[in-house]
Amino acid sequence: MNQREKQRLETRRTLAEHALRLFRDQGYDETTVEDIASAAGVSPRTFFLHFATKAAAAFPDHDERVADFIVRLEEGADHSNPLPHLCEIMLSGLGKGLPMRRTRYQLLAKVQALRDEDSRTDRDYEAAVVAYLTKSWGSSLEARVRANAIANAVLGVARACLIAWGEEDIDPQRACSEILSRMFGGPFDIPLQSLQRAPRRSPARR
Amino acid sequence: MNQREKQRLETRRTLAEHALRLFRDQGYDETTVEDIASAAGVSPRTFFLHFATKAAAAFPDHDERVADFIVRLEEGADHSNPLPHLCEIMLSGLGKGLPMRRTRYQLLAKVQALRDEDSRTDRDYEAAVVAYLTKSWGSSLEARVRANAIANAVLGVARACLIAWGEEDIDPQRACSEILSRMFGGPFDIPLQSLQRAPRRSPARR
DNA sequence: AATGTCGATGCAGTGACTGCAGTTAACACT
DNA sequence: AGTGTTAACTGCAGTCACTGCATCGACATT
Repeated sequence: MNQREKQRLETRRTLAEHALRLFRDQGYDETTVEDIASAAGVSPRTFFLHFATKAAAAFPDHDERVADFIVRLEEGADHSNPLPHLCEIMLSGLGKGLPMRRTRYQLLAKVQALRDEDSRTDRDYEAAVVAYLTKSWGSSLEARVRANAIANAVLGVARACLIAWGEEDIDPQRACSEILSRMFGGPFDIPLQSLQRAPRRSPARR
Repeated sequence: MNQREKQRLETRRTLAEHALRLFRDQGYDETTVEDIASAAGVSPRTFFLHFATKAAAAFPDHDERVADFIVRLEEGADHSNPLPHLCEIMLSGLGKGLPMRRTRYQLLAKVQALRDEDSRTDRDYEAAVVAYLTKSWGSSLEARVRANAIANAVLGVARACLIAWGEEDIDPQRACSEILSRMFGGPFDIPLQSLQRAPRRSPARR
């Protein structure tokens, strides 16, 4: 890796780090781009060299995550029955979580501008899911509409579970798995099960 | 109704009308708030007296629609098995369409800022659906997470169908109905059916 | 008629974001 | 080593969405 490239990535990382910290500590609206830039020791103009919007700094790893998602989708694909694999990949994606990610989803519940950014990123996942599903179902009008609808539903469930994870002490993977299997598997009249995390190591906050 | 109230509603209506027209004809980004205001014959400052954001002018009837949705949800509610009624009300809502609404969804597919606004309005529907579902399921942690996830899924499907309706010649109600019944009814391996509108009166464009 | 209310307005200001021009330091090539 | 090129960064001026504040004037209330 280049010296230049390394420097660039470092600047980007630093910006994202300070952005998330400031959003969390003093609020999104109360944080200006100038605050973030000066905290990271660069000019405000430089911020926009790395992120298209102020909100985008809260999702710095978006592109990698989507690329990873696409690869994993294609790997074990079963195009005669694509939904189980889709759900599985979706769920395994939820698990990959640094503590930073939780902060993100906590903010997401509060800040509309971040939800906007999230819906922007969701479009990339949506496109990936639609591409995956149309490989199985063809690209007729019906198949495309259906694929789009399913993609929206699955991503909607995942988002809901992640935001809930930001606010409550649940296991997002387990919650999402339960809902998805009910939606695409069985009827909805089976009794509610616990969504609590299985092993509780540290005492719950709040 | 007051003279004042009448005037106020008239100004609001005019603003929304010109806003949508300008967004459609010359593009969202190419339309400034000043353009809209002067087209409606009022001051730019007045625009923000009626709409919180530039994008909100594209959804002027949002509050009424949500209120109507809530009322209809409560009317024939079956709290022992809430999902069929929810789907039914959702679907009947899709039908209520002036031609203006189609323009809106055509724009929605193109303009991110309008999708942002839409996701903002969706939160109100989401809250309504969650309130409805927790009446049946209780407000335990599990029930709330599940209700949120289901709400996101259902709204996601509806949105996908409406956007598809903006771009293609389909019947959004029929498409949405098919997906929802598959999601909450049966398995997904039954053959694709046509989503085309049943009666075609006017010749299709494009 | 006097008084209160509220929609509309003008003005000054903030902050996100852009286009452009310029600097500097790493890089590539010879 | 010397030289031209590239790209990260910077400063500046400008646009536009949006806000707070003070005011004006038509309408409503008594």
